[in-house]
Amino acid sequence: MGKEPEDTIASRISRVLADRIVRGELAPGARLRQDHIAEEFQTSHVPVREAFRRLEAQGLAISEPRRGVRVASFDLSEVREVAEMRAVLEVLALTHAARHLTPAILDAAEEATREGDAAADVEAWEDANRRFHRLILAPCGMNRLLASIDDLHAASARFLFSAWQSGWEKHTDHDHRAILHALRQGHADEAAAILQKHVQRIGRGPQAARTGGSREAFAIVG
Amino acid sequence: MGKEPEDTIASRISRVLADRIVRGELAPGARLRQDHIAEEFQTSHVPVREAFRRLEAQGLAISEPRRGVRVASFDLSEVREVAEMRAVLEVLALTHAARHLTPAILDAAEEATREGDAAADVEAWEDANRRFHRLILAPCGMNRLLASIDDLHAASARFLFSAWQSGWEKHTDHDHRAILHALRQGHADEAAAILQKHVQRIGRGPQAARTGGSREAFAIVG
DNA sequence: ATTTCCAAAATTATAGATAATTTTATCGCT
DNA sequence: AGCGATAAAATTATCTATAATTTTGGAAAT
Repeated sequence: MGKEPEDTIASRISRVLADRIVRGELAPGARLRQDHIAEEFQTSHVPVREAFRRLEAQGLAISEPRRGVRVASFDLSEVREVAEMRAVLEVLALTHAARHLTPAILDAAEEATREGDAAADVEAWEDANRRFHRLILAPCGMNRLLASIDDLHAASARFLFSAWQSGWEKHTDHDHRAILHALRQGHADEAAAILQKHVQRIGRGPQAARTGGSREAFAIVG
Repeated sequence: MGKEPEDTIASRISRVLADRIVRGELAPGARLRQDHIAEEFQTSHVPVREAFRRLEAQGLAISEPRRGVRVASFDLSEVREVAEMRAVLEVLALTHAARHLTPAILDAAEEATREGDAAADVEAWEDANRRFHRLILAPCGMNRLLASIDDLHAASARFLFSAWQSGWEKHTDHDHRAILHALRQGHADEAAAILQKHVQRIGRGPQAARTGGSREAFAIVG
């Protein structure tokens, strides 16, 4: 029991690096040096290079031939782009998932919403939020679609952590509750409409508010 | 002049393999043996492994740890899934591209449509069709979105080649012309609506028609 | 004849070594 | 001092070699 989905060294490295990039431990533009990373993970650089290809495909890193790999940078326009892609893809997924949703799933999603409302920091909120979305979308059973949405969620989380490095405050998520309410009543298209707007809600982080916009810090907050 | 976008061996291998998979030269489920491929490309297997990661991310191959890489298989439900993803993502792209479209671009797109109508085989038609879609969508300037659409187009082409291994017949593409007409009149949302239905048009290939459905052969024909 | 087990072959995954390229630092020149 | 050329260092990309795992083939036993 407890078997990993992928037990190759390359996949482990790519997961850890993706996590660091998303959390902001690795800043945009930072160089990813294969020998250093190989040393840290006690391996050779071959699996490190494979991990790089994965990060590249996820849009978390960019690779210039013979000049190395860097953490991808992003700006407000990419935040918008990801929000809009999430909007259409999550609506598509929910449309198909709706008829497979059970009361048990909706209860679990409501529990995730409660955990999100009670979250003390951004990390905890993000975790609960992602769980909510995954719970109500996974039953669509469309693997390619779900994989794309997952990558977009990683990008969203990255923007979020970048904007809210500190200063998180609790709040009640009315959208999630409205979505669940509509789904419980069997109004799938109403739920989808709320979800569509929900995901495109872009918030201004405390960073931008304090520094007066020297470096804009916006993020998807759904 | 004539500079390649990526001049690394791994990227070249991944392009060639992707092309073979899409064209059906490599059948679904076929094993991709790294040493054999390395020998063919006169390299070691290290860049081959990197190419595999790329193909995996594109959904063209699947890798089982310690058991090798195989060409991804697909069924009718995945054809539908790709069609629906293309529908929502291409509509999103067109919505943003519309205000950047110039008469020159629309003329080029019309030329691509004419080439598609005149195409003697599936390969030529697919090439022209993809060019049409790329031309009208690229001006949206959203790179992540365009990259996703490109991957989906590769999957579409794969389904198409699988269904129409032979027996292609010319036909006039009314959807493309209607889309261009609407765009020329400035009716972006009407164009988007046609595009949305256009991309979800799924055709029955001559294979399925002849063999009586022993192996279903359906494909997106837009 | 069929199944089970074991050994050989093939293949994957990783490590270590080498060549080629880019970056960084130093020195001389104006 | 500032600029440019050149040498040294660091880093990337690849190849060759080795360890570990899986598949294949065949022989023995039922």
